[in-house]
Amino acid sequence: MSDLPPLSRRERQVMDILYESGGATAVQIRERMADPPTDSAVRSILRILINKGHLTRKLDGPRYVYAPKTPVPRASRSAMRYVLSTFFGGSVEGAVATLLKLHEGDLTPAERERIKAMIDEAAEEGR
Amino acid sequence: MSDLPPLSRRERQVMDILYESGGATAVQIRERMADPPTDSAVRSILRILINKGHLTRKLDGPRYVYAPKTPVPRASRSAMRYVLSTFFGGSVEGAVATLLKLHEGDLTPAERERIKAMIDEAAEEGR
DNA sequence: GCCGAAATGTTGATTTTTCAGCAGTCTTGC
DNA sequence: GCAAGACTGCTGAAAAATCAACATTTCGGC
Repeated sequence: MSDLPPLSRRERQVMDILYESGGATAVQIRERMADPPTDSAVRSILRILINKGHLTRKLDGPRYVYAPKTPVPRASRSAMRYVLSTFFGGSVEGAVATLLKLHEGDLTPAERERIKAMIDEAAEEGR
Repeated sequence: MSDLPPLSRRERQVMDILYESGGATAVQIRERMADPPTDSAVRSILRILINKGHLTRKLDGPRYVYAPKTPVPRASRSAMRYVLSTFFGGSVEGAVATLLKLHEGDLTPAERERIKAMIDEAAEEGR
């Protein structure tokens, strides 16, 4: 469905910031960029991203707030699907394993229980 | 530690193919590329990737086999960490949830059990 | 209304990426 | 050993991305 033109380096950097924050102004975006260019350079990138159809923006008082056009949940699924197929050969088990190892012990008992419950639920719905 | 220069669009495409396959020849890489350029163009990208330190290659009989320099497990963790922080605000629970929904019902009972076991193990090791 | 400050937009130059053409080298089969 | 085909490396040109200087517009206070 959504076959937008691919992203360049800076463009991806900006998109990532917006996915993480949900939305931001040009100045906020620049503040979060690693090795940030001029303010006007940031605006050039934003303009290109809008032309390509990756971004929308709306006026919030005196300034624009930029946000990803594809809603975050959909982008999240897409990103996860990419990692799953690229690095884990589609193995959900393998993906969950490294996910857990990333934050060993950071899970509260309650979280652990909820995750296990989700696994069972997924099995139910799938049949 | 490993702060290699960032990847351009085509470069990332090639790296993804190599992460997925573990290693491939120039021709194989080209076959897997979406909208593939000339054979010599692919080789240009490969040369650049080697210069940047992202790839290694070794002779396998009459031709080179290219492979990512950073081992796949490490790259996998890095990719997962990126998705986790960019799209899920660091919430392992959220990440696992969309992971499960991607393949609803595809998990065998055995897989489900193993994953739940991993969750408990992770909790043990973390303390 | 007027002024300064802040935000935005436009343009064109520099740099990087992308790519194909061509030449050289090695393999294989005969 | 030699010809055909496959593989590789190099070079330079075309396209895209990146960026900063400058112009324009908008907002808020006075």
